[in-house]
Amino acid sequence: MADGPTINTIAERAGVSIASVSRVLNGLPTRQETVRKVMAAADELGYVRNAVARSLKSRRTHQVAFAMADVGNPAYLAMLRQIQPVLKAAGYRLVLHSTDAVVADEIDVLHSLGERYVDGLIMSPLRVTEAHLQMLATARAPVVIIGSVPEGTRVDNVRADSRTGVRLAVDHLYALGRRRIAMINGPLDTVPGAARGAAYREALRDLGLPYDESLVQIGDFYRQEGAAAVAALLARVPDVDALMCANDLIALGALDVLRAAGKRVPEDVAVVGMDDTDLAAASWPSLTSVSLGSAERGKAAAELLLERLQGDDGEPRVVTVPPRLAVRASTAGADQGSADQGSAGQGKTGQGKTGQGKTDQDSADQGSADQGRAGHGRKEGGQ
Amino acid sequence: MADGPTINTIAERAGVSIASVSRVLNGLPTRQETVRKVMAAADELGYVRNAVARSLKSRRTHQVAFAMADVGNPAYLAMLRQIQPVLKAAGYRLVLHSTDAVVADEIDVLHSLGERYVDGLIMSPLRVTEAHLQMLATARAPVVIIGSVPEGTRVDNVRADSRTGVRLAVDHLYALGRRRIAMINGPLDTVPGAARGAAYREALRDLGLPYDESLVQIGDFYRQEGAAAVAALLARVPDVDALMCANDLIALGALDVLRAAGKRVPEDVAVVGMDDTDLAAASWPSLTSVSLGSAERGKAAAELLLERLQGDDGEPRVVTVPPRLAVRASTAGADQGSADQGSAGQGKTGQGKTGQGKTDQDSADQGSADQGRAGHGRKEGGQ
DNA sequence: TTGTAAGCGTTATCAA
DNA sequence: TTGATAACGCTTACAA
Repeated sequence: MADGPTINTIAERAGVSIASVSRVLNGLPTRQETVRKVMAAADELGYVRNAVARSLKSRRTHQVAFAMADVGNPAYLAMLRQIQPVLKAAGYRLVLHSTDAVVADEIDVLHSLGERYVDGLIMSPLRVTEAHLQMLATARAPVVIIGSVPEGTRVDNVRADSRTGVRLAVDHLYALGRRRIAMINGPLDTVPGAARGAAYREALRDLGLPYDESLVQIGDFYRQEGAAAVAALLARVPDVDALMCANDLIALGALDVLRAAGKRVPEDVAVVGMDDTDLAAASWPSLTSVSLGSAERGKAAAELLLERLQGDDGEPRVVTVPPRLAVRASTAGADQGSADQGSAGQGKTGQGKTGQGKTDQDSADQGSADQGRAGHGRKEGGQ
Repeated sequence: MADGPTINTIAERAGVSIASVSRVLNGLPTRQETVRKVMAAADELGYVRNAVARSLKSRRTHQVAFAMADVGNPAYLAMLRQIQPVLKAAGYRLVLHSTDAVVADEIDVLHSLGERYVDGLIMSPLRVTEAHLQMLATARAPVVIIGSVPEGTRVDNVRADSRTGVRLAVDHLYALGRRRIAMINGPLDTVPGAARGAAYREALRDLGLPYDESLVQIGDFYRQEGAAAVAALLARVPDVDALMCANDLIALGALDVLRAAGKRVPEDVAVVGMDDTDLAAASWPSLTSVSLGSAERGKAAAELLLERLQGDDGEPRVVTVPPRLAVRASTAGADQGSADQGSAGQGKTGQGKTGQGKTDQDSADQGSADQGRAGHGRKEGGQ
């Protein structure tokens, strides 16, 4: 941890000026002999360029921030998974912020752009407030927003299309012959809650199905609450034959309750979740789920930002990532296994999981597994 | 994106020297009138301190790096989840590196410490090579290693105890009356594979059970491979009554195969996984799993590092986090539901999800309910 | 080809 | 209480 050498140290050691050292280090034309001396000195001293000083001079940090609402949320993690390698490949470091979905925190991050510790920012806000818009307008570095922003906002943004997503699911259920399709939603005063609720209504209308209030049950976006909501619904409408759940957790809760109630899935009741998290493939029966393309959105956002960092200052762009339906056992019936059986959306999955795709979770958890292929046995567990 | 104002801009505007501006900004004793003028100017111009310049001067970046092997791995994510808030609370930013378990990349990160873009580093290497040890010895900033390092290595480290973990599981199965306990492991040339295999053997011995090679099946740490391994085992030993799986994915594969084979879980065969990932709680039947305390390890590592950053330069410390058995339906039998039914370790759930968790993504999964037990890793103090 | 010197935006010392 | 001024470690005119 000794104080590292600087170009001054090297210059002295090599008997040249700091300018020469800098030139050598940057590969600028220099006499061979000088190059040799400098390199030798640098090697011996274990010299490493100070990134902070370089940044101060160059006004570039080679860092990009990603502000996610919640480090614990699989959807954001899916974004992170894609963003990280893209940035890394372009020579950028990733600074991670977790705003806990608190608006003030998000504003803070936007404000801190003025500190110039990053060259740009990718942010995925829960909802976009007036304060957000103001900060965005005066942001001191390029920003890409993952999520929708009001028409006319001058900022790059990458959005999902949950309306189409819900429609894919409802159409799928309809195609399977289901006619009493219930909606288990989260609170309507949330952005997704509202959007999904409306999309459900719309999808039914377009299919010529009546909108039946008794088929709509509001709970919250968690497993317990989802279960409770489904229990309530079941008590009210025993002959419901399909559940459109506003996210995967709700759907898992639904599976719990249906099982307890002796209903077969999908024979008696088909179930669809949303977000297509790892949990969907892991559950049993495996869960048909609508992917809103978190991974793709993350990748697109990173790419947009990189273009900005490379100097593109054209008009703000909007990228919309299409949803995709991952059909699994909870609606398909046939193969009760776990693998995806196809997808309604655009063919190709795009990025999907990373690795060479062992199992569907893939890298999901090499768990500790990973810890070390090839490892020769250094002991793991302590003591 | 206009070039932000600097203290020079402010000084001019306020009609004072940059020194005065700096003083005001840092709350050093200054005449009221001057303070007023400076603040006014700063406000009007929307001044924000330049973090890079401050870092250059102060030799502190207020950034800490976390080098994880794989952004996609739940075990590392659990660490990240704990590390992030601890650092944030202490005023540090988090720089994320994903090394893809490539040794060269890890060495690189260690080397880059010389660039001084962070004040410290938390690293969770797959395995610790000679190269690691050398870099660690000359690291230019404090480092905390998550994982075991060779005896005598002068570096803080936080380790899991998979040996005790396996034992908890085997003991549990034994207590349930199971006597034909099979081990479904990953490759033995991996650190965890070797450790878990040995621990299994040892646990049996201590219980007075014979070590029966036909009860051991090696596959890989993924669902498909786990399923294949279990199928092979089942063909060989039809009356096996318990499966100790080396991770959760393998265990999920086991559930698939058992179901297909018409075996009831846990009545006919009890199943235990390892790592206690989100998937364990989501599966059906929910999976009893051994947590190796990823979350706690992350937290402990962050805390250790913070102490170093605050100047503690005592002897290197080793913290060992105890494993914990999360008992669920795949062994408990009683409640087939999804909730944890208890745990060998500490009670209470601790942090859990943040925010009001509305939206969609939101906290997609609390699934991991337990992720954040209070975790008291006992410190063992510097050897 | 090389060295001197002027910044990059702060903080901190030292006189005044 | 304040203002010059010298660093921090590097890059880059500009001279030599």
